Amino acid sequence: MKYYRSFQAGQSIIWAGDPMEFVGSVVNGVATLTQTMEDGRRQMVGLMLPSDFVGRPGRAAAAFDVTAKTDLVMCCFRKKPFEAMMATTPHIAQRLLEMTLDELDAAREWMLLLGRKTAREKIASLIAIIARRDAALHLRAAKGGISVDLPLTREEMADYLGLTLETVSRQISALKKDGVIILDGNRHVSIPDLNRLLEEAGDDGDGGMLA
Amino acid sequence: MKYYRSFQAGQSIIWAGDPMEFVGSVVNGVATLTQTMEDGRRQMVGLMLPSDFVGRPGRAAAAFDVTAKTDLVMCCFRKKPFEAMMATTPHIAQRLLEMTLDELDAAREWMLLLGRKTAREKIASLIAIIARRDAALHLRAAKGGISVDLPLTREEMADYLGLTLETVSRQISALKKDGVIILDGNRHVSIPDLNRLLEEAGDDGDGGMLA
DNA sequence: CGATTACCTTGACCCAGATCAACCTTGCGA
DNA sequence: TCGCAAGGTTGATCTGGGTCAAGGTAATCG
Repeated sequence: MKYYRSFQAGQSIIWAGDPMEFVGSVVNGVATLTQTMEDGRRQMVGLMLPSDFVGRPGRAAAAFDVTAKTDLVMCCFRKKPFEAMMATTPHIAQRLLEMTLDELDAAREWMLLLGRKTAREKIASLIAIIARRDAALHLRAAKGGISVDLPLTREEMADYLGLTLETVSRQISALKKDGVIILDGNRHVSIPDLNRLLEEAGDDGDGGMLA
Repeated sequence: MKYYRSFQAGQSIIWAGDPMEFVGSVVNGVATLTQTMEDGRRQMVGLMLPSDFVGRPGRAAAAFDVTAKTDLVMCCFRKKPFEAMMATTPHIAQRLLEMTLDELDAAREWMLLLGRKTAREKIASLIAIIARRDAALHLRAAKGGISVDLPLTREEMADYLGLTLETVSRQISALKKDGVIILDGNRHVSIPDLNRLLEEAGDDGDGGMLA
């Protein structure tokens, strides 16, 4: 019934428009959903971390490009049998609905970020989002200084945030200079004061920011 | 079981954080979901037209402000009984899942618009989105010139698109000057050539753009 | 009918972030 | 161990859209 698939970092999982033959959830690693315009402008529209569901029951073709950003393991179901199972097992549809509603809320937070936040706020928000997802996954309590591994390059962060990679780099440097974050290499970030970071992110208190 | 509620144009339906006591779908009129930052920056995150579902089964408090933008009629269910019905009637959860997945796709198109499109493309996209939704509703075939009533003020369009109202006004004037649209009053738009408009919108061909 | 109010347009100027360009750092494979 | 490629930083300059400001238009109400 279910089976596992592995992908290498950088490998495309499916292209927009391709027929989808499976659905599944991320077990390990990071995948992204992106849209591309004909002239090459790109926007990330989904960041899939372990436990996220990928695919769209009831649709024949993929709407977005899906790419593994790290080595990735997915737990997959062939789409047809999965749809049949959904029809006969109400619990599955209900669970999937719950997950989809959470994802929709997250997308709406993301829309606020894209439409109204400054570059600095966008970077702070992204780090906060990854930190929160990370914490939820590892159940590691947020005591003292939190530390996070960024699963994305500067360019991928730019695609997430609707910025250019140069602006991402500059704003990360600025947050570091101001002591909001501490860098250890390019990918590893420590957060001495989470409230300070959330303030920089422009989130009132905390908000939803579920994914 | 179900009952109808009416709201006047401009009336708030629910504020973010308030307890939700009902869910329902729009029968007539237009409602919006918006998010507001403490300093007043606002981003629309949902535009609800007739047939759209409003509310979140399985969540106690509203995540966003919901406002009637025109006189509005909704078909409502008290939330608790609706949730019970969902648990016992699989078909409902499945239908709601389908609608939520469509909304998520639409949100992802919207993210591309917010993150990567120019002001002119944003305006053209918005007009195209409303025209498509309109056409789907009225089943009026898109022959020759299409015409659309904008249910939003310039300011509300700005909140939709992540722009200021001045930029919205300027870009509408520019599209008019270039013959892409024809204005009849402030709210009524004729589209002489839909393909031209879609080109201006930066949509490759047509895309999803479901809501 | 004139006045108020809500909405819209247009102009002048400014600035956050894009663009263009040079260079640095790190890791890997021959 | 050298060379190259991928990723990252930083500087200089430009520009699309924001901001500030001044009217214009049209519906509504004494």
